[in-house]
Amino acid sequence: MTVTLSEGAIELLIKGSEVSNPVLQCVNIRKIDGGSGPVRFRLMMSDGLHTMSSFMLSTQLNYLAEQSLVAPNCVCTVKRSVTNVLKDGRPVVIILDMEVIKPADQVGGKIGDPTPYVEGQSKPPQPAPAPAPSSRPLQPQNGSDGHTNRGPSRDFGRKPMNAPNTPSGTSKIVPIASLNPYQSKWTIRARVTNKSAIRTWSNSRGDGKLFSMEIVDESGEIRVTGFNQEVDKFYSIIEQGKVYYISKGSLKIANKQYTSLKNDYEMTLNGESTIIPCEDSQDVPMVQCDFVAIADLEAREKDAIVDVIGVCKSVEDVTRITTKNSREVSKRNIQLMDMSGRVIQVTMWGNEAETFDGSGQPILAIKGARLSDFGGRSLSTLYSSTLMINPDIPEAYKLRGWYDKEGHALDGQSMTEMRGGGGGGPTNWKTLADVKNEHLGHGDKADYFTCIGTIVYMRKENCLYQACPSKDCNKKVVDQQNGMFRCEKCDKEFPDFKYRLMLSANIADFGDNQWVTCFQDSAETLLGQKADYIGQLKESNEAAFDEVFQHANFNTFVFRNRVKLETYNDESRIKVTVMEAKPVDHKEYSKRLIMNIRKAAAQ
DNA sequence: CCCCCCCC
Repeated sequence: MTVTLSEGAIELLIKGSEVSNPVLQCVNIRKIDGGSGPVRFRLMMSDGLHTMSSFMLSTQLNYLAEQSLVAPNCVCTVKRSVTNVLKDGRPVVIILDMEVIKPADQVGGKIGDPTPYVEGQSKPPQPAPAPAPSSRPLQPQNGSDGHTNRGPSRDFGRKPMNAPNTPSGTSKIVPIASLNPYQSKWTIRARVTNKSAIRTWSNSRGDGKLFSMEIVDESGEIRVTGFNQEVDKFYSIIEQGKVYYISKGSLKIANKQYTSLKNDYEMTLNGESTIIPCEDSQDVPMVQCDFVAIADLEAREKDAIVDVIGVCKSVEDVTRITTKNSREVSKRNIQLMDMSGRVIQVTMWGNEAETFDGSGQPILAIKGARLSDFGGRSLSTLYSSTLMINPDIPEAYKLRGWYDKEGHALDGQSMTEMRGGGGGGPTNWKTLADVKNEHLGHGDKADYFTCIGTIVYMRKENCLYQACPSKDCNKKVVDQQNGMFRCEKCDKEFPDFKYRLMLSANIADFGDNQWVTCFQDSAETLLGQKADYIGQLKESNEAAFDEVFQHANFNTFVFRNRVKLETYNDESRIKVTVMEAKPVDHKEYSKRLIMNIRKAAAQ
């Protein structure tokens, strides 16, 4: 494949004209010591006609240079750039987004015979040497913001270019998507889709107050934060849902850990910032969501911030819980299902939990929910989440139609696996090695875990004891050697007793093994016989008694266990007690293995 | 300059 450079693009870029995705060749690349700041890379680029060395990589693209993805001779598409003029009058083109379309090692050398660009000495494009089908015409685009090129032009030309009421009346209305740390004179016109409460902080670096908001226009969205004076100045004039002209602010790289917003940057309001309400605002869009199908949440990383939409299939009652910091908060779980037929539990908090009305199975869209691995996969809303009930968007209507027609008949397969019928929390699946590595049971409280285990040994010795025959008393009795048995707990003597099981078993999984203690019910499950029958065999038929143990060995069960560190005579050791043993549900087990494989593959 | 976001 031959590539054709966008002849003439360099002159247009230098002049700040809009150029749509020009194809340029990297001629040279040089590292510049950033002093106290980050390292910067300066590039000499060629459009086949001219070379020019005033290109800079924006710092978030430094990896392209550091990993030698951009290297001399490679051919790139410059997808987004901004042209600034330095104090001394020299122009600099900052590359905000670029794609290497032909790596350096696949390009023979310099393409064409470009000469250094000198202002005012433009030369006409060379006649094409041969038919060049991939040649792309270059057209400066009018009626746009004039600062950036960002692919297909948007509708920004439709509106007056200047904000009518801004103090800096000369400032152009630019799209949010064009904001970057390298330009400071701009005005955006954006709708506030989410406004936080005022919050205070205090840490080693100081203290203060802040609020944040999410704003959107046709081009994109961005998070805006105001601190201290800016809180006083702007908080009261901002109304969620309204549109504002916002001028000047500091842009910095966004930390994706805390936001689902599609923007590499965040804005901080500063002393130069102005915010003015905009009355004529119907054309500015509402919230933008990028919904993830519920089925796809399985493969997403824990703690990811995601947008979801689904039918609120069922609602639990609101409950009050106490947090680790002894704060009381309301909580409500709901089950959300989408057209993937999958269901996930969503937990909402505080006022949202208290006021949520799930009657009539509404469509619920959440922007910025946090994915948890609780119960496999579940979602939790954050202070920053935006909840929308029956939103006026196509996805919601589609879901409504689907649910009313067919979805309502589906049970839906849940991504959030719950233990037991009446709630009680999820299954805490562990391998036996996990139990040791994670030091389960070493805390103040006992830990509970569930594992798959195969019996590799059971102690026959002392597996039975003679217990008090009273109902609900299982205390060991003392043989009075006169035909009577005494229970200390009941303070009574009985002519008989009942056999009960207390069985020590060694169970193993693929990676480790563990001694566990089983009492009556779980021991009966393991041995496949009732305690009194085993007691009879012990008394009358030792061979049959042994046979029960032989037969039960190497069977596999699902064990739900309690684990706690116990100390006897200054010696601590982990004690695992089986709360429940049940046969392996192979269908359910396989499903979980598949889910684990998917999770592992996604990492 | 925040980034707390809860519980089973």
